[in-house]
Amino acid sequence: MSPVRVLLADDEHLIRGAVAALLALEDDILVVAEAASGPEALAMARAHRPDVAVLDMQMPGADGVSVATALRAELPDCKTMIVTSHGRPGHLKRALSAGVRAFAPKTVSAQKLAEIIRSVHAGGRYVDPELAADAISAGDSPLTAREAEVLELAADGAPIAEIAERASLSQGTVRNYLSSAASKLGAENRHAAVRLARERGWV
Amino acid sequence: MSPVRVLLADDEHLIRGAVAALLALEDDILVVAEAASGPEALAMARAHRPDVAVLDMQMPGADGVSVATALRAELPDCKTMIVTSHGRPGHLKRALSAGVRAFAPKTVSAQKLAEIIRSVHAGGRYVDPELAADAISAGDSPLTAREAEVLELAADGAPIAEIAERASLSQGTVRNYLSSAASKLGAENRHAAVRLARERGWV
DNA sequence: GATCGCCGATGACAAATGTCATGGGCGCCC
DNA sequence: GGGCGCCCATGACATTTGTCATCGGCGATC
Repeated sequence: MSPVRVLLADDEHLIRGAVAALLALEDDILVVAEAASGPEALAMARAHRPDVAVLDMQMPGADGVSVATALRAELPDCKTMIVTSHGRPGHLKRALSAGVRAFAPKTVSAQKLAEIIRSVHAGGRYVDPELAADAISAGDSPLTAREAEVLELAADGAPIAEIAERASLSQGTVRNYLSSAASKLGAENRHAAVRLARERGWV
Repeated sequence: MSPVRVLLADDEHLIRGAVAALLALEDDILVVAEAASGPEALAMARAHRPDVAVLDMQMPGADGVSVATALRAELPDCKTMIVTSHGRPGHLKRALSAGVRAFAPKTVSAQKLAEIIRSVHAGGRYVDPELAADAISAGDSPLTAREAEVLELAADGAPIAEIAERASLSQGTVRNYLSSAASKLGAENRHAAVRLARERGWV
């Protein structure tokens, strides 16, 4: 039986190299390409057409979910999975709706990772139990599309005027959206709201 | 010549295991203990008395710098080094003043990491060039002690009233400190100031 | 001993923000 | 067709926040 051809994408060279080395010990898994950024991951995937793409969540250029979305369109046969340091519930949802087949935190062992890769290659799915529990308890985002969008623009502490300009909305509208978002999240002001939404992965 | 005895502390099992495996290939380096949290790192260090402790910056319980500080007091012969994902300039400074001998991002290769470990063991020091440049260009924190303290309390978006209460200060005083901090940082408001201070590692 | 900077406070004022009511337009679904 | 929810806007209002001047106390430093 031919080995599973794997693409490894992670911006942390130490980790990428180390994981590659560990996976090399498994004789049914073959790391055919490595990448250190989102765009590079896409390029390597096009060039090497791996069976499974193991993507880090946070990478320069494009995050894991974006890459997964692009891969799904370009290389439907390539199965994607996400490995991440900080597993926020919303990320899991976004990933799953992007067609990602597995989602695991970096606290898993290499042994487990190898198992997951095999399982994904065989058509299976995997979600870390703890992250799944978090996602379920966190529930769905109560925010409407614009509320989330405006909240995101407010993320860096910008004043309303700037947010309004960047969103091409009137200042009053922006304040209404932020107010409604903060109230839905139970936050005292938009900044606390941003923090809460971030924690739950809704932005 | 006896091998360098190393303690590896990182909460991400995947990374810790993988790095341990790679270091095991170097015949002059011996990983004698692993830990997944700050307190555990301390306990393992006491038990195994390693030559070099390789610490992750962000760990549950206590961060790398705290552990390094404690180790310096308890086991002066044990040299410490920090490996981190996100190298903020302030972290580097804090680490160096805590007596840490080396500071590197996780983007280094395992080969390089092994070199650094050897160098540290031999009494040398190492600081990633890019991080060093960042630290120098970021300069020293212009904030006074109280300014930084109040800014930290403002970090989660709490209203002034709550900050004042938690800091046992009057609201007016809190506003003065925040105003002065924001002005020093060139921020439009305290929330943006918090973000900037975080980026520079000053909080 | 004078000066300087940090700490803490107060008061006043201006600007930014949060809140609410209200309106019209749009698409969806019963 | 009539409701319903979302989108976008406006205006008014209260509250919060930012800014500034000013004050006193304290420790360091020249």
